[in-house]
Amino acid sequence: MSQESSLKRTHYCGDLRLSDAGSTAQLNGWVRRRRDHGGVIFIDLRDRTGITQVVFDPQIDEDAHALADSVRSEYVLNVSGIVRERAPGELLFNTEAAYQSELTDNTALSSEFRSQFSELDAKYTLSEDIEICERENDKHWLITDVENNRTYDIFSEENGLNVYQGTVNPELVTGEIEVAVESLSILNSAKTPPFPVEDDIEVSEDIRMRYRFVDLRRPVMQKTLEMRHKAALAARNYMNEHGFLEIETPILMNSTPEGARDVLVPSRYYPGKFYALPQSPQQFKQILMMSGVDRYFQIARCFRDEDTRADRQLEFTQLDIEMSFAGVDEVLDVTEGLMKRIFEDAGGIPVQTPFLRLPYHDSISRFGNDKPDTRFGMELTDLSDVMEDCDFQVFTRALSSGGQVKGIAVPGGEEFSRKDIEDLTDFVATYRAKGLAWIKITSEGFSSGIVKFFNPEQLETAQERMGAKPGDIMFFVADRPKVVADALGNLRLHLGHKLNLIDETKYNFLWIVDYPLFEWNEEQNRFEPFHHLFTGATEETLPHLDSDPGKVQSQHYDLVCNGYEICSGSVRIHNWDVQQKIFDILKIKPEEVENRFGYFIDALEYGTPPHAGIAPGLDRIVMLMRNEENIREVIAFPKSQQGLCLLTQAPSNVSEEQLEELSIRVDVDT
RNA sequence: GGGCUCGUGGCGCAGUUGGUUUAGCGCGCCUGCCUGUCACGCAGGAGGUCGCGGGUUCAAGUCCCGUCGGGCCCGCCA
Repeated sequence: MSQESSLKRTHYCGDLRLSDAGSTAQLNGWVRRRRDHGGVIFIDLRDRTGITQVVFDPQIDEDAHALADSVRSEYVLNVSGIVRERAPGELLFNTEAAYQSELTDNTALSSEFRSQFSELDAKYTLSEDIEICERENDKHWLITDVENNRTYDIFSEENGLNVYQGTVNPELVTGEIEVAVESLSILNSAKTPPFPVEDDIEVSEDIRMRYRFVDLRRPVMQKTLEMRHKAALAARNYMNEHGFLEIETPILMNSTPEGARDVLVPSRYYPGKFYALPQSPQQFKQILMMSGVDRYFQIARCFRDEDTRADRQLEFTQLDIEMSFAGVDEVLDVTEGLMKRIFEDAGGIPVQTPFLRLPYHDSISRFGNDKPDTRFGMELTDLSDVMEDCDFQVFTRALSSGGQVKGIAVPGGEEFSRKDIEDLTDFVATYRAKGLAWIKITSEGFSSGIVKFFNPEQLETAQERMGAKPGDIMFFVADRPKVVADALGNLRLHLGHKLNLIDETKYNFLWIVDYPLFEWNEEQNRFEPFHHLFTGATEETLPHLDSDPGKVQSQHYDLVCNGYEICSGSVRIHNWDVQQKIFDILKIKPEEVENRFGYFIDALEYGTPPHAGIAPGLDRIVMLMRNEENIREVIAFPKSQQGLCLLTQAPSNVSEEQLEELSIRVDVDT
């Protein structure tokens, strides 16, 4: 066989159906498993699209059968042969034709009929989950026992009904057919893979990453890659339809000291100077608005040299968007449509728009953070006023020093043991809570070591406000507002997961709006931008800029889904006066402004249209659609938590010559 | 920068208060047999510097210190 004909392919491994029976097919794929019965060899051939069983029978082709003997897992094959219906296996039993009506009418099988299966052998006992499919009118039926994953062929013949063992594999979409191989060509052999190429494997992540090329062959991973592609494609199409131009911005740009640590790239022409990789194309996309582009988008790789988390990578992808002559409503509107398109087209997940808008302060007070998971209740309740006069010093002391007392009611928490509560106390301690007060509500009333510090009215008001019922436990944290929010917000999430209060099929989108423009930095005794320097303020609160900057609300918005921030954006400042004031409030000196943002300020004065933008995070969106809890699962070649690529070993040492060219001296032993 | 946790044949794990000669088990792998399997079956077999370095001890997979690597988190991430 020539090389050319052995690469030919008529179908993918997920393509063939019963309707193809009788035709010839030629497939390429990897060997998922080989089952050698001595006389006949079955191979499950796998590619991106699925699996087809191919059969090697010496009676069909002796050479192909002999060659198949040497085939092992993950060998790369080309096979050609006849597609055929999977024939019935051995005759199991014969029975009266009377049962035919149950088959023809597609009714439930009678217990008499069923008992004949189990009498034959316990392994043939039929489950309740049965599908009957009529293959030929009044002649041939295929029964599928879905639960036990078995099939039976039943033929109506002169002697009654003959029941044969079925050879259809109900787990495969191609399970009704197989390819009887007439010609095999082994395109490549393979070492035994370090782990099986199939879903639901138990392998540590570092092994998967080292052999990512094997890992990515697994059907779940292929599905993720495909969904990610579809998400990007849906986004491109949607943006195009709405008049956005896709424009690339530089990867090598200036370092900006704000925000995250930059990833730096040394310059060869300018020894001692560095480019930085973009944390986001923020300044360039605004410059594009000043350039009259009107509507821009980009699928942009962003880099932030900060420690990673389960939902954070060193490099990640944003659908970067900016539009001129637009305010909050326009951006939110476009983004809602985009989310709907991506989730529906790529993920098959229906999305209801418009999304709810929740003010930042409400989110903090109800959920303890600005990315609430609203798929379950257990919201935080403020009890500061109730506890003001109680005798529990932990509470009163926190309150008198400007703190809060808040609580959550945990359904069924009466069951919690001393150890459970101790573990939860340790849990909130990671958020600097000094303790976790609790009161159980039993059928006899309030139960806890601290009940004595409260009068009945205080306890009852607390219970009523938190909506706690008998059988619940109430948890309280008293501390600075930030600690209370962190501790209870995370406790809420932790218990929500632990107690299975979350409906995993739900997708709860909501906007967080009305953020403050500035945040007061205690240590440095000055304001800091809550988001970035170019975020605009709302018109109503703009007058506070001079008198009380802390009161100014920004036109920033975040889109949150199921506890993840998936988009972040704002209306930008488009005039120099306001921008100047922001710099003043932040105490950035004019020389510094000139040095760092000179070109930007300059551009601002040359006719900048009002503009606004947003940046949806592609990785997290795909993560949500795939129901994954780890961002590495949706990135083809992710880095480990320590920033290593376990496949390529990056980062690595470079030669002395390279360093010399860049005028770089390395100060560590390598 | 810090906390927790894991590291034992290719993979997943067990290995007790340090002490039984040859460090077990399952899967995978190899050889043979097997014509309807799809987690095929049956019989036999190979495969281990217990992450690495140092220490304590008569004796270390097991205890201590350091180090490397994986994971989760705090800080950080405008």
